Amino acid sequence: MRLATWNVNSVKARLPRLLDWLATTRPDVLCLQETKCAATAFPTAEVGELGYTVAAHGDGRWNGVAVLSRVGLDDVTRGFRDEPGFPDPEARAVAATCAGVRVWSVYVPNGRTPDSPHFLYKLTWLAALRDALADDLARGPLAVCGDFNVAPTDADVWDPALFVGSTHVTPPEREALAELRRLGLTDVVPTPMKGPHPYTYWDYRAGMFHQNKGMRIDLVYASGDLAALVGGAYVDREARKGKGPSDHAPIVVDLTEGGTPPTAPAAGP
DNA sequence: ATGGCGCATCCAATGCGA
Repeated sequence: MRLATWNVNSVKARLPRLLDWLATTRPDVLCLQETKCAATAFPTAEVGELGYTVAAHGDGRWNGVAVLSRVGLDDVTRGFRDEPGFPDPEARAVAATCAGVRVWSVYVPNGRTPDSPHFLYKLTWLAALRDALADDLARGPLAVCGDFNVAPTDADVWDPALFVGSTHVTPPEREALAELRRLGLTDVVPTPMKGPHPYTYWDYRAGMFHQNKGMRIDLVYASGDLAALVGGAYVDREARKGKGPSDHAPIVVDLTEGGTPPTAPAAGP
């Protein structure tokens, strides 16, 4: 199975690039974040022509997540039990079972600044997500994919000194990720296609991408049984190039079938 | 080459992103 995740920063604005990418990369399952459209406005027919069915969760202007699959899409859930809101729950999580794998697409709240109420919302949301995942993990192989808005380590930001006092790098945020890993989830770290750091996000401004000043904030957390099947994973930074990209690049994870360990790990397209 | 914010919205000034 080829599993991927991508914060597209508006699925409508990104539709031509999304369709090209789907046709080229052919993931079996794709998690999307920041679709920025209502579920009813999702371009279901367009991706359907490429063989994908859609589970979309959207509330309009902001947020919005989806799971696209061409290997089945069962038991779709939007949001989760006791999901916090700001103040009302937002469209930040959708899950579906695809070919026996429980797949979550999540868009973790940004947090804005550490002294903002939105920061507490972020931590509360992550804690509630952990509880919801604990229930799902008992049922079989699971992958949580998405924009976590947390850089797990200092190596995951281009200049740690500049991030002191900012969100995405604070101990409480990193502890919230550690709590997810303590459930038995493994951080599937992708191979960068260039440079030593598997960054997944580069700000649009000031030439950050071409200077490779990025952050690794999009993550794939896989249950142990699933993580053992990972044959390769990479950041598709090609998708960040050119005219009209998202500010995030997709992560692509290849899983071997049938429970046999990978023999020749390979990264890249 | 990888190129210097972009997206959505009561349409234009603002909220949001990290």
